[in-house]
Amino acid sequence: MQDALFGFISKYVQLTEEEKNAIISLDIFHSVKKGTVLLQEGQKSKESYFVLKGCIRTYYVLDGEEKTTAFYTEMDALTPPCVVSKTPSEYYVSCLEDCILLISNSDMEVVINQKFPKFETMCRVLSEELLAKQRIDFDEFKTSSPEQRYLNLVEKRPDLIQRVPQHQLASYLGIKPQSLSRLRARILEKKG
Amino acid sequence: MQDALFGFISKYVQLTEEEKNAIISLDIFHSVKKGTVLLQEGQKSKESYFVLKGCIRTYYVLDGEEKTTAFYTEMDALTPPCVVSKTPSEYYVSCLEDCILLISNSDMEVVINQKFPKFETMCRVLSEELLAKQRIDFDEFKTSSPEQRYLNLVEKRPDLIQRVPQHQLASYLGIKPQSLSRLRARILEKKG
DNA sequence: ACAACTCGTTCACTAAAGTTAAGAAATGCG
DNA sequence: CGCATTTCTTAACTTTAGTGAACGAGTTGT
Repeated sequence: MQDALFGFISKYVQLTEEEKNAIISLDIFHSVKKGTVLLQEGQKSKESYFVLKGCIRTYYVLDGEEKTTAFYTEMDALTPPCVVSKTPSEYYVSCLEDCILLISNSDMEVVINQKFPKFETMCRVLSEELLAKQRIDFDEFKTSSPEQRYLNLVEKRPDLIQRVPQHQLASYLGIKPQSLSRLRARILEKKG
Repeated sequence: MQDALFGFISKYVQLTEEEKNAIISLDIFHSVKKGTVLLQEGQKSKESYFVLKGCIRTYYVLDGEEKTTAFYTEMDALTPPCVVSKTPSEYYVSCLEDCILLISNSDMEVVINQKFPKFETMCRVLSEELLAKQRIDFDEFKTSSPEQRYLNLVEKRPDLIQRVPQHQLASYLGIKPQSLSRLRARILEKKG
């Protein structure tokens, strides 16, 4: 499991054995059961998550309804906005499946960044990449219809269609569950 | 004008006079006329922009139609995804108004980051903040209707309503210009 | 001054999403 | 296993966005 992490890191910086051991000694690998709520609305947190296995989702509860806005799967990193802004969280984070997560603390990161400037460089590059990627996702979302978004999702993250409940996918696509059902039926009709 | 920049930077790191002079000597301040295209689709670029005055917009041309996806105004920073991914740009960047911009080059940033680790820290923190802010914007977009998005925009960026043409605002809101017209009429009707 | 364009609005019509409700299928739990 | 809950689908109806066309106001260029 650590190999997956160091394989990921090696795309950004080369770590020495000493540095790898420093990371391992932080004891940041965690197994988390499906359904576990990692972060609640209103809660303050300093934790960031890196998914080694499984899937976590973020969702808001608005007018008593869950609105799922993102899914994080293998090799995805999530630092909730509340960690950055140091304010109570606006949303929930929970495990959709049994997960193996790397959970880090922002205080800890400050120490690591001072000790290993390499690490800070990696975080900067990673943030910049995520920002660019998310920008493109947002732009695609804005410039396409719900149907196109769904087809785009089938194309780009087919695994989500399988592992995520429809009603969560629906809000991820910015529509109601009934509309997703209908839209899927419409697509099937067109094909056959 | 430089004061605005250093005022912004001081929120993240404290610069010495020497460091400030180093930045000024880079000669990165530019006046740009309204309508200037800073980046074209298909073009490779290493430039990032920081808006000191004016407004720039990013847009795609899809099926011959302009789709505006973002506006950057005073104290906003834009690093186009193509700069990060080192691939040809998917979109255009142009000046909506006469602008004073800080234009930096990613090669230059590498040098600066090595010389002044402080600067890299600032870039990391800034990226993390922008990522979190954009995440919230995206979530709000997903969880609201076009009408709510418009009202939200009036609330949060009232200046845009004034300085940006309607048809550009429309695609920014993910709808057609006609729908924005109608939606505005609907809102006025409800009020009075 | 005039033609050509752009921009915003309006209208009639079509298509698609929201809403409400009902029921079938799958899942979880005692 | 069987009951309850959740999840997914379908349907009828309402609301809203997309489409194509037309119009007037404002701009640009000659």
